[in-house]
Amino acid sequence: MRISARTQYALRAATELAAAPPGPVPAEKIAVSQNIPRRFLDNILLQLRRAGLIHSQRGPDGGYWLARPAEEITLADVIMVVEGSPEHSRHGGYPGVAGPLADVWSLLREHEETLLTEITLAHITKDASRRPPRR
Amino acid sequence: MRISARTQYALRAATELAAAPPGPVPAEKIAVSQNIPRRFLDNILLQLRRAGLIHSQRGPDGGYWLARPAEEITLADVIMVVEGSPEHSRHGGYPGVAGPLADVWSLLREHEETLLTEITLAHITKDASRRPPRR
DNA sequence: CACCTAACCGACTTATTAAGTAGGAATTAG
DNA sequence: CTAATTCCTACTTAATAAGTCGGTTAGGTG
Repeated sequence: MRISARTQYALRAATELAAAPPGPVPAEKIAVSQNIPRRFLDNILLQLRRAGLIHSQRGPDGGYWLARPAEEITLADVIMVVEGSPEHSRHGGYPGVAGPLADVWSLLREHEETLLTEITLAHITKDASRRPPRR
Repeated sequence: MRISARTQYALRAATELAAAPPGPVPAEKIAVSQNIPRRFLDNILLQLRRAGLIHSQRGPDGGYWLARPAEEITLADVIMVVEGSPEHSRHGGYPGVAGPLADVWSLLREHEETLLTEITLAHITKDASRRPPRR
């Protein structure tokens, strides 16, 4: 299970926003506290904003903040933005005896999706070691 | 959840061996029936052999066969060989509030490992839509 | 208005990994 | 000997990830 740096950065940045007191948080601050390359982060935040996940404000005392309460933003929400559409990878329909392998990928993908859709940014800032609701 | 072509090829090849009647199966046959680039497959089979997962025989009527019964080779066995050691990816210990994110990756990795360790080649050749034992 | 801060933007470069190829050498059956 | 088939290293190419650059635009403050 591979998770790109970009995805991790996005999640960490979002978490940072979720944990911050109300009001704009400048990218610079996030970059420093999460140790993320500044320019790269700009890039990512821009993408999150375009997707409507966060809002922004320019100028002095500007920055970013979550568009919705942290309880209503799931990890999957963030991931889908930065990784793009699932793009239905082609492990559907292997030849002959290998056919059933595809079912295994489905199972895995399904579980992953379920989990990431259940966990919100609020869960993370609170404490992710505590499991998410109803499993 | 990304699965490399190499990994998929390895699994499909192994499945092919599991499904074949006893005796050596030439690489060429696997390449054709699973539609895998021949040279690349050679490469992969070599790796599986070196890891002791399959045996081989050269010369006419040579080929490959499983080193152990299909019931005793899990998907994880095959995957670990071709993907190399897990290499403990560095999503351990994020700064500050993002720390708990690591727990999520752990959960996912754990589940994935569990599932892949439960499913054997025999399950695949039999029918993977039927779930593996005790979940 | 001047000036500073910080977001905005597309294109570009570099590093890493994946995917596949090449060219043979070594074995073994017949 | 010959043909089949594995064995082996190294190489090339394609794709993706990661990060950089050079600015532009908007907003607040004195």
